[in-house]
Amino acid sequence: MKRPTIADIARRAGVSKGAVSYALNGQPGVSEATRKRILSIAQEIGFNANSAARALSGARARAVGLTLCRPARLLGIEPWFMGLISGFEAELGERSYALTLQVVATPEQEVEVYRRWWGERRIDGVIVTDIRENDIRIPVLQELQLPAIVIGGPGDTGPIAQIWSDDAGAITEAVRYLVALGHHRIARVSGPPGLLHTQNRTRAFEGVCAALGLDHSITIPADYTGEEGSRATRRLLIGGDRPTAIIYDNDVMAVAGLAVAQEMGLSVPGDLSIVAWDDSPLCSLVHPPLTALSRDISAYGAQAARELLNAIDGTKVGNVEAGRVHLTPRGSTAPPR
Amino acid sequence: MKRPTIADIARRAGVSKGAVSYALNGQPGVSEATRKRILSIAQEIGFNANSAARALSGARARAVGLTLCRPARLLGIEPWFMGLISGFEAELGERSYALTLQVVATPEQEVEVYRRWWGERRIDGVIVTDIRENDIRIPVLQELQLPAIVIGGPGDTGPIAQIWSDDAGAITEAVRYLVALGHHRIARVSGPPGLLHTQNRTRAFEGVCAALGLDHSITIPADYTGEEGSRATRRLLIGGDRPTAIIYDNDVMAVAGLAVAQEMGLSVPGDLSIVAWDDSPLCSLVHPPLTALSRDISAYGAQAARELLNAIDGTKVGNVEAGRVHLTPRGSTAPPR
DNA sequence: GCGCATCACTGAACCGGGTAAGTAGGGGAG
DNA sequence: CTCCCCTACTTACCCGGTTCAGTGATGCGC
Repeated sequence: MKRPTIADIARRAGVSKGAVSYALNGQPGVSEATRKRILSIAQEIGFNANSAARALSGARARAVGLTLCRPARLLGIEPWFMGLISGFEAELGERSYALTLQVVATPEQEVEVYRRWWGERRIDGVIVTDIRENDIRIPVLQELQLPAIVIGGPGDTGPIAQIWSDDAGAITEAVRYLVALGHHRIARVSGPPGLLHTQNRTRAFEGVCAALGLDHSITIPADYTGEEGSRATRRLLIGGDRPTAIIYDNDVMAVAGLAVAQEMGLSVPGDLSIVAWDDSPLCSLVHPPLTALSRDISAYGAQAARELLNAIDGTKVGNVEAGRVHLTPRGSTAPPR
Repeated sequence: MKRPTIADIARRAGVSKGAVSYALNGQPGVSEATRKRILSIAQEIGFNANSAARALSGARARAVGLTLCRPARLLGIEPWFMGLISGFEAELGERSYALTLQVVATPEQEVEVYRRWWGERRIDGVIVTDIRENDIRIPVLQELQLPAIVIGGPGDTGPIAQIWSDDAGAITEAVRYLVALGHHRIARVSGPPGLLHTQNRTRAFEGVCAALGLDHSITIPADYTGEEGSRATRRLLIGGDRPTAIIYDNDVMAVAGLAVAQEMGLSVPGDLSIVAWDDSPLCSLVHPPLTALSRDISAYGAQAARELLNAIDGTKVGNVEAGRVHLTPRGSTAPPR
């Protein structure tokens, strides 16, 4: 089956290719009557502009890229990325931009992928997640002049805009809530220490604990996987003065922590309260359902996509704070016995 | 920063564009010495072929499309899709094909997306998941002559190749295992009844139950979400002769079912045994860990991508059965009390 | 020494849309 | 009536690879 081209439309409308191009793109240079005629012919024969031809003649590729750099077994279970992706799609789909995905193993590979995409003119911009301190991707993006938006921060990303949520405020709220319930020994199981937002959270956690005079507070670094979450939890629970509450940096580790507590015969929330960062269906699925720090991940993604499209259009984009994080109390938190 | 083109290479090598193209693509028409010289220049200046130009001149777009038609909140939590995507990527990345993703709400939108992608020449083929009986996407793909591979089946998809796993064998194994443990009243909570593989599983489940003389077996349809999984489980557990074992069509519903049982004061596996279809970290994360029907989802995805690339290359692709499903016994199954 | 095949390469057309530059025709001002 | 300007187009070339039809040089057989 032959794909219709603007030449087909031009022939049927009795005008030149150029006129059709102007008409379809809303450019001046054709009369309103001709524009309508051309548009209706395009509609009728089901015309879609060949994205390759369009990209070739200097216009946009109408696609943005996303690289995911996490082990496959974690990607699968963590609701975070899929939520983010749905958010991107909501915004991209509306402007008929495509999302190109690449799963990689290391940040070095991410850089390679960016270079390749850029060389191939395959994408107009990229969404950067899991930002690290002195992230090697930032200078490359600057060198290539590739429009980008960084998810996570705040931190130093030079001229590249960031979008972040108020992690410091959120963790402060969670700690205050636990203290109000009567907890004094609060621990935290964090994500990878190299990530910028882990560092921000750790700093805020230590700050609020110091401010409230909690001197048994401790952060154990983990990596977002269930295995590490279990290990960290065991380490915390077999210690002498074990915490009465644990805050986890993601839902997967929180669920793993819950299972460890149950396996050790501890009652949740009686003996141990649990707070999960990033609410997801997973948190309400388990028993007891987990108290969580909720935010609208999908909206977060949508906003990121919107900012990236602005950056691609050449609009100056500044750093933005996304929607608020709020505490959703459920059955996993209570006053300590 | 200017992107290098074959014209740049041609100038530096002192040959014509055509010669460069032949050299880079391994076509005959250039001497081995010239080819080496051209390749090393390409390497040196970091050349990547402009994908738009390549696609425009009749060659491949070197991208495949995937549409996901599930509500965002389910997409996020279900490990299945991400596992599949990692598998695709492993294969596509190797051949430097890109994966273009689109999240949609209805099968009608999927069809629209296929048509648009085809019109835009954006992709060379698509991966079709969640296949239904008389799926509306099949005739469209045939009409557009768009290479495709269907994941799931077996069922009627005309000339489009399918890749499936032996669901019937797996469910038979699970039922026999439960019967061997001493269970007689076995229930199943299924995925959406419209999906082809749900129907295959239901048929097989009923078959084996009839063969083993289990007349209390029942399948309750659900939709893969935790909410529906909970609802179905409650319905099963409050009935008069409640089942002693439940098989769930995905891990999310199984975890939700476990929570419901615990909430109702039933002990798992003492009062109720649970088997989850599709093993995932989720299953080992909860307490007790869930007995599951495991398969290598990532390998499944990789094979699907491989077959699709074959179809794109014009190789005749037949229906293939992917790697075996096997039962992984864990703490959620035991003889009934 | 001639004819012919083969090799290694060149030149130009082509894919399909975007766009700068050119042009016919009509209307209004002087 | 002429000049000029504006509108509504057309023409032609551009983007960067791919590919086909040449072309000159070389080798080979007889």
